[in-house]
Amino acid sequence: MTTLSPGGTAVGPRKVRRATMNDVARLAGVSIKTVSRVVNDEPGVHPSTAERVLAAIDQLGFRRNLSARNLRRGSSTGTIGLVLEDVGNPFYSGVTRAVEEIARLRGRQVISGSSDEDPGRERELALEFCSRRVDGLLIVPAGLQHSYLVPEMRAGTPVVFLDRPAGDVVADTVLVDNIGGTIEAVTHLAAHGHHRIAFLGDAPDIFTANERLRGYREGCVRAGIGYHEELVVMGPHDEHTVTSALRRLQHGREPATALVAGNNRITVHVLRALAGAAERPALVGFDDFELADLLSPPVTVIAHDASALGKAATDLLFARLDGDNSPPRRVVLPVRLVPRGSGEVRA
Amino acid sequence: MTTLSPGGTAVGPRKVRRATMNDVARLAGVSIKTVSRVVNDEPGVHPSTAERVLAAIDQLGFRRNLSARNLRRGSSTGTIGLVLEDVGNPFYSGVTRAVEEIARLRGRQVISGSSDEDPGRERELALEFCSRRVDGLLIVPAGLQHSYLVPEMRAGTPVVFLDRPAGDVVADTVLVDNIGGTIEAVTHLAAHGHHRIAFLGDAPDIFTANERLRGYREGCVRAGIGYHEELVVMGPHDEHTVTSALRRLQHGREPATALVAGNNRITVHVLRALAGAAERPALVGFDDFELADLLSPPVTVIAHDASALGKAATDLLFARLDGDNSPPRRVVLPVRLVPRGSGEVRA
DNA sequence: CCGCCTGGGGACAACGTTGTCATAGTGGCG
DNA sequence: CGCCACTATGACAACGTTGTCCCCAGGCGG
Repeated sequence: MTTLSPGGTAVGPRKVRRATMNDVARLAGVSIKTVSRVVNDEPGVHPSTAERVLAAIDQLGFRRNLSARNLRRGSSTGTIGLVLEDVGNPFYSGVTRAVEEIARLRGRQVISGSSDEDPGRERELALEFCSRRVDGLLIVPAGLQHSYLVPEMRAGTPVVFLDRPAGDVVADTVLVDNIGGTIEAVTHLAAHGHHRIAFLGDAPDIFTANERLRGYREGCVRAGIGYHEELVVMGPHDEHTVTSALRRLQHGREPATALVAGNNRITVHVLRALAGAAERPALVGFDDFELADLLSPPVTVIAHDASALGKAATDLLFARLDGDNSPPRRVVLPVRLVPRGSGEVRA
Repeated sequence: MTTLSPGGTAVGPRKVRRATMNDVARLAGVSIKTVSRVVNDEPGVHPSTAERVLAAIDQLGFRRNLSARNLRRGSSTGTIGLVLEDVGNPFYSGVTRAVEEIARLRGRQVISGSSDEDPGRERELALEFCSRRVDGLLIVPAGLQHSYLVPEMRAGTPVVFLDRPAGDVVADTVLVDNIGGTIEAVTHLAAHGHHRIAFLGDAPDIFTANERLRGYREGCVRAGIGYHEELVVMGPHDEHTVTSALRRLQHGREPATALVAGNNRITVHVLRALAGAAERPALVGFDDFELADLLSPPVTVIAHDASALGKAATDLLFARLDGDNSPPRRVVLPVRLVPRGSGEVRA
């Protein structure tokens, strides 16, 4: 790491008090209310007066204090709170982007935070956002207890849950079709002749992981290949656990010839574990990911759209802000199987 | 998309005025100041009084209004503004994550927005954040004009530029070693016998694109293979432009046998264009990306660390908030060549 | 018994803005 | 010339909180 001293227009170290409307008013020789009128484009200000005011604003570098404004107006703070699992995860950053996009169209800023799957952290973030009087809250729930939000919701802050439902509160929720997706994955593999299909899922206390497990089971039953517990490996996964799970699944008495991976992270771990392996089981991953089509073989996935998820949730939120009082809705977004090769291997 | 009506504990539609300290005080039979003392853990409140107050807070679902608090206190709003190019881009979401991490340790929330490489949008976002009186600003500059920030900086809002320097303001800046990285890429390819090495870069008005071009040029000169303008293709790129550029480069009189891609997006476009091609030029990409090691051949890259970038910038920002008055610094983070296969093809 | 100190608590102003209402000037019209 | 309508502007309170200062009761030493 190198440190250089740059050249150019420097900003003096002298720290100046920030100008207020009062300062502007004094400089322009008008009352503070007139400044307010100019700043807010209210009518009834003589053009020449407005010009003087604008000049003063420019000279002082005045910028109106939104804290004060929000306090006085009491209504909207122009912010949306977004609590997700991890902004660094491409899936959630896609969601974030979509949320930001729509918020922008509606003149709102997004404040976001990562819960890291920790219910306490989620709560802390959500309540912090409420203290900031966000206009609405979008939450990817980490736990199952959300009654702490009831006072906020009663006070008029709309809340939409994303990707997973809340535990003990009824509110708008946007999900993807986890069960349908995994059923389709299993059906697809079975149609290619596999009857020993394994499932690697995330920790079963995570809603989506559990749903996908249910879909897997249902898929097995429908395909007539039966549900075999020894083919399921749940739990928080890292590269190591996935590798050893795979070894076990592939080398038992009746080895698995196909695999369903429960989310994008697990899929990547599987790919890494299988890299260079002589015999590769057929694979379908839940969640699409970039470059899946460029791997060899290309990875077949159950795809769903992060930005669609973000958009649906944000639309729902703004509908509430626009006064929609209808009962809470649960929206389930479709998924689709994208066959690319890795899932079309014949048993 | 399916819509269902869920079951569970519903929150009545009755919208209640949000409780204030005044309401709490009335209910607890104390003065508002005492409530304030309890909420802020100030000493001098009898335990039994505090208990009554806490009960009232709980009953009313009171949550203190941070707008009012910030207004009154005048000091910190507990927020950091982050302006980047696109939260949806994995590189920037890595940066965001690192920023959030450190901000959290220092008790700050992050407000972020995407400029989409539009200077006007960047300015709008940054000034909006200033109106919200963020404690500091982290900016991935979109343009070259940042004098609009001078009043804010004078007023004491520290600003750190990320990934690219500001145009006309001297401020803390964190960059990566773009020039050194591309020099290394070219050197690496030349060492494997290539002397027709092409460069596909982003639009040349983007600082990093221009720097990397300079590095490429310097690398060519140092390697003794000379700089040939016809081997350089700059400009905003999509899959189509990359494909046709590649066709031209590979089928001229003296075809390029190796390629440097100017950023992660371009690298992906190149990979897609080359997918299934009979003869593949050697390739080194700037920016690392997930799964680069699992492609065939694995992609050699100039790697640098998004989270290190975010961390360095945020550390710098907090140093300023802690009172560091030293002259603005420019930090250049190292990059490293990660050989994986695609760049080690012999000419 | 008096003065002083201390712990607990309250009154009030102020932060920077905006909503409400009042007021001074101006020009038109009967 | 007086009245009205209208335009341009200002005075003032209020938003919800916290900092400053003040007060009261009770305990304790002299």
